[in-house]
Amino acid sequence: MDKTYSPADIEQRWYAQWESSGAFAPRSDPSAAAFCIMIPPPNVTGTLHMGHAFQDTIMDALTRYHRMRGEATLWQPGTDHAGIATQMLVERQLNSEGRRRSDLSREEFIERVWQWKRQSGGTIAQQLRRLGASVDWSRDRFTMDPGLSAAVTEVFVRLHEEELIYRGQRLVNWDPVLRTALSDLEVLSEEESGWLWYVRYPLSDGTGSLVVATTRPETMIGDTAVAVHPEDERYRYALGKTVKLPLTGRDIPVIADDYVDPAFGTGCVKITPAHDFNDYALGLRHALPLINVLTPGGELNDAAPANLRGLDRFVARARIVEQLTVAGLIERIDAHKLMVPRGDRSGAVIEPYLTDQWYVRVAPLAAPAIGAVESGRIRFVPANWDKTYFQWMHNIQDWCISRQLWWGHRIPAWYDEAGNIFVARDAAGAAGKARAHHGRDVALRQDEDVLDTWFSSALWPFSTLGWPEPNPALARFYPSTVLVTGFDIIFFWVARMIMMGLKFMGEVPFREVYVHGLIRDGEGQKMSKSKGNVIDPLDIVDGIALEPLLAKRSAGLLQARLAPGIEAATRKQYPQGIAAYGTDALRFTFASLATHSRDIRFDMQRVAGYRNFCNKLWNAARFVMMTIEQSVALAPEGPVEYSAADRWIGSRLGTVIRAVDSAFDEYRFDFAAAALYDFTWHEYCDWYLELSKPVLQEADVAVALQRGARRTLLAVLEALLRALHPLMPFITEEIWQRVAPLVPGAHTSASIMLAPWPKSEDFAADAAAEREIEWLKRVVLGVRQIRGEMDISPARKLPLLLHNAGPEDVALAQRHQALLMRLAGVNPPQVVERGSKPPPAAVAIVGELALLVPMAGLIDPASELARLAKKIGKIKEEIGRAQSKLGNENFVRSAPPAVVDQERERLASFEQSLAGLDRQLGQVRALQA
RNA sequence: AGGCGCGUAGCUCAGUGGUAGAGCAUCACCUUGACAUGGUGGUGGUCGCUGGUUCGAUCCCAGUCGCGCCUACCA
Repeated sequence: MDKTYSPADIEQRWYAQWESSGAFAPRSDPSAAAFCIMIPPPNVTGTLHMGHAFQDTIMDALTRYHRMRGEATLWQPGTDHAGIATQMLVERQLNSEGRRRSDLSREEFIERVWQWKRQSGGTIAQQLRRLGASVDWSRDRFTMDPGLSAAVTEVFVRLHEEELIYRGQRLVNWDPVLRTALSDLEVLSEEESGWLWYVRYPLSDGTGSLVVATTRPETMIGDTAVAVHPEDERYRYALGKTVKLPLTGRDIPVIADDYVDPAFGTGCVKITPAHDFNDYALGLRHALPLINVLTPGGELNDAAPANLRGLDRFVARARIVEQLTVAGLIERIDAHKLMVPRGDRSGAVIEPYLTDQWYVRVAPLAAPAIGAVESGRIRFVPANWDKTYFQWMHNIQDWCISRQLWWGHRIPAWYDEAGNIFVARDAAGAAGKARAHHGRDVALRQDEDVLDTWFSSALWPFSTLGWPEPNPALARFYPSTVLVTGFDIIFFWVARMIMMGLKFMGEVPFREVYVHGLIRDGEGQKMSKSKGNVIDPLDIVDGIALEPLLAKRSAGLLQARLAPGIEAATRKQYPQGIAAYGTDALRFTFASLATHSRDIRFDMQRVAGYRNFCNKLWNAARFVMMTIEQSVALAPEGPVEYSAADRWIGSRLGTVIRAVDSAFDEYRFDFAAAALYDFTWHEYCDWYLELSKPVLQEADVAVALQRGARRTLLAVLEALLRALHPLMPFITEEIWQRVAPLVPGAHTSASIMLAPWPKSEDFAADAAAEREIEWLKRVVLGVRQIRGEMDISPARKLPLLLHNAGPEDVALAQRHQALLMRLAGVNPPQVVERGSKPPPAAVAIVGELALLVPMAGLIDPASELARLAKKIGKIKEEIGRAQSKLGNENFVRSAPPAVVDQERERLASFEQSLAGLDRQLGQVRALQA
């Protein structure tokens, strides 16, 4: 093995081997439990970002864990057609060629998108492979595959038959740039600075005027009433009258409605039912006419006076304010903060707009979906997310599913000349329905619109498994075991999958929803192109020099003026670029960051730390391999004896395996990572390897003990590799291939990923061995502490006296003399007879035992005095606290006896230490005097 | 307006009704035979603040300050 761990050399090889061996497909054993995760399908033409890498690491760890436990695991891969995002991207490509979408026919444009999909669609799959994702590629799916498209049609038709899908004319969120309707979820409102204009509307009868306050003067062309609160005395006189709408001269009524807040503005509201959701509702109550004043592109239409027609709504706004000012109708203009709705893709200001759209009637679907979570058939982890889910589900609105786009699933509805609608699975079916309706064949045209991308995503848990055709995979893997997702798409996706799954499969789509946090940068900022803080996960794996990193971050910036700032920040944060840390280090980092909190700050230094961890593991394995070779030559197989250290490390490993099991159970990947890290580094490497060295490297040790150490070194390493494998698949495979053949019975599978998950029962708990090694560690640490604090060279062998030693101490010191000498760097320890007076010495206390390092020629009495004083001070504090606690009658009476006993023991142990330290203090003082 | 979350070591974060932890950073010593991507030892915390419950609160409860997110929304 090479001296230094270099991930690039080992990570490339293994994935191809795993994939070609078919190891990712679920095992066929019918008695194996099914375990299934559906990947949240990324955008087919997208690239992997940190969020994906994080999420995929978690899913892969779960999948590998359950696979090793013998379950039939399916991690279902696939991609999403991402309607709006993909269409926009291809349109932008066209624009850069000086063409527009309208220059192409619909068929040509769609072909162009498919081309782009073929060209870039494999990127994310390749990136997933680099991460080690053990998805079953043979089942790869795309939301616009024929099968999945058939599922979409089937669901649409069935929901329509049940009148859970309907077509209706109402106000929708309209994106004037993309010229399509959007669902409520695709609209993001943010507070922006604007103005509140106070506009005077003269009463038609000339007796005065009303002043309305508005943030949108341009829509006044479409006003069909002015509303006041029914109790508002100020305007009672005006009820029943009409006002003359400025600029148009139309007379519109003054009406009363509770909706109006008399305290806001003037208490008079202009009502524009065609361009405001509240006004629309009010208009329905009062049977007001709707006047649409906008074109689909957001310009004023023919309803506007000639001099305003064709102007963009914001240009028109300025023009109208100008005209009103000239006419003396602007009373006042106040600065005003308001929430501005914008399209999540285009960023355009969204207009409430009156159109015909398709809707899903959600309430009947939501009720059972709420019940599924209430009854515990679906469990959120962490549990609190169910509150978010409930809140949304209880207030859910009908879902607008039609989009005026070309890229997506075409809506399976056909119209005849008269506008009758025929929904069917295909054109022939529609023709048949039309024939039945008319008694003859009629010409039909299909609806031009496509469905919201999330409509097909909602079917993902069963459409990927071949629904509506019954088949074994569907029966075996639906419902899936767990959904791993971010909280940002609970409404978009999770809720809708639950509704559709219950509706069409009669069963929840997954048993648990593990909601992970969102990866942010080191400052807690969301990673985004425009902030220039995006990190490509593969740049952490492969490394990237500063210049290419700068180029990457400034390329394709929509706002070029941000580039200098981004460059400066990047230079500062990554002056050397990013080192190549490898996939395993990145994955382990993600696991360790997977706490149950909402925001996760990504920290590159942490990756470096886990790269070091990989190196540690690598070198530990290297040591084991080298040692074994030498040792086998010296001591061939034969009778075996296990030392306390051997039994101790096995016992510890058993505990760690249990900890990792429960961590996976609770989706606490941070706990799993921490337990494995701590065991590997601080128990196996720091202690066990060191404890094994004297046994294996020194000549006068019993051969049977050498065999025991050898076997233990190997067995623990081999099991540890298996335990680490779900988090770090590559390095564990690489090492395991060398180690497992040396462990009897271990190398029964071709790959570690198919090897069984380590069982804690195979590593027996051994309390006696743990106590014994604990004693040894404390003695070694005591001596090391003296050495460290007294600044004694590690090379210097120290004399060690054992004072006040009990029989147990003496026996242990005897038995572990070689280990003590090696690990603590001491000469053979000498027991000081009880009652006899030891020489002046630096001291460390282990129970009643005092470890003495004679000071003569080694230690300056003054510094030992200072050291003792400090330790005594600390212990006295503890004693004081314990005494006052035990002196409190209420504590002794009310606290559980175990707690009281424990406190007594603590006090006794402190007092023991204090006695030992005090004795030495006296000695050293005497020496000084 | 409603809902949710966060505040613990210099930084990033775990955690528990009874001894406050990790990683990184930092300081000192050490190139000893797996590993300097390392070893050994140390420094560092009134657990945001105020009350309450309790024998005992960093943890539970109430309030308060600060920060963040989500949903809805008054033109």
